[in-house]
Amino acid sequence: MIIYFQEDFYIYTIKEVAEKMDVSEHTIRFWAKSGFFPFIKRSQTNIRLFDDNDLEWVKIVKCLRVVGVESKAVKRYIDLCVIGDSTIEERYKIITDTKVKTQQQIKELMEQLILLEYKEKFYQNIINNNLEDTWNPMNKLSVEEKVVI
Amino acid sequence: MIIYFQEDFYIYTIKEVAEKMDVSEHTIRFWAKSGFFPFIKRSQTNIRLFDDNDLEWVKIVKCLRVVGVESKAVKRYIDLCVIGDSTIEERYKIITDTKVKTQQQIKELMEQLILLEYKEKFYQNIINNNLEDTWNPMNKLSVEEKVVI
DNA sequence: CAATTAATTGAGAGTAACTCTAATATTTTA
DNA sequence: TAAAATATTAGAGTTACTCTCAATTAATTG
Repeated sequence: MIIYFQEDFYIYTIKEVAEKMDVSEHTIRFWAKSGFFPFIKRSQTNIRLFDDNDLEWVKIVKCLRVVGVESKAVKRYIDLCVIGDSTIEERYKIITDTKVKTQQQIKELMEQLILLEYKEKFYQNIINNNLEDTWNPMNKLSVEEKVVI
Repeated sequence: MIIYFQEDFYIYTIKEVAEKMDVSEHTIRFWAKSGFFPFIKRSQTNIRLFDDNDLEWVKIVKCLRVVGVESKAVKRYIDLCVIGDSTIEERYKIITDTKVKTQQQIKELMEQLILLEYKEKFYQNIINNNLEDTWNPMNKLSVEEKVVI
């Protein structure tokens, strides 16, 4: 959609937003329906008109969702933004809490990555040296007869 | 549940597994129902008996799920393990693909972390210097009258 | 400029992966 | 041995999409 304003003002269709932000159109609409973009304008024919400012909002919503903030909490954050300056402290807390949780997630992923790398080497070794998968309990003797309850 | 075997053989209840692996009992049962643990024994009274070997399987399932491998793919991996040595190559590919995706996820989270840190500083600045939230479009003039379609 | 073709819309069904509840059975503890 | 804690399954509920569909609306093209 081509629309002209003063110099540096563009309007994006939902498709363009989806491409630009790497989020599906469905998800953008779902987020819009969830009240995450209370500021988006519509054309007279009801079509959503995203401007560069709106993209910043899509960006922060995407950020919060990607790091696992649940929808209700995202909505809360958006609502606080709409209310304005009196809510800065609560928004600050949301952001710092989210930051800490994101750091923990990164740590968790890095730990799981270590296990994946161990497994990778383990399989590599089997493939390269034509070995048996000794770790797999399926290759071990059944322990059934040992069980005593 | 206390059960004796030879020296180094212990049995864990589902509760103990949940605590040890930091996964809810519900989730362990859900995974079991999904066929992720085809090797777990049961007592005569139908109670699941996890041994140390089983914990290793819970560990790899947890790993795959945490990094976002979907259930169907986890099941596939487990099935390949059960089939045995002939499936090493496919398992190797699953692990390396998952490793790459995990690295990408870590990168993505680190990028989002930068935005969160920017926001944190932004709010900090407002709080410390008693400023207005100039970024918030709610504080800007309405652009409504500028829109031309 | 009419007619395809492409994009947008909302409603609502479908899906994944839990998460929780409830009724019942089993185990542990006092 | 009675009460409290834990285990079991089935199945309902939840979250956050994801997809389909029919109806509009917009863009392209002969």
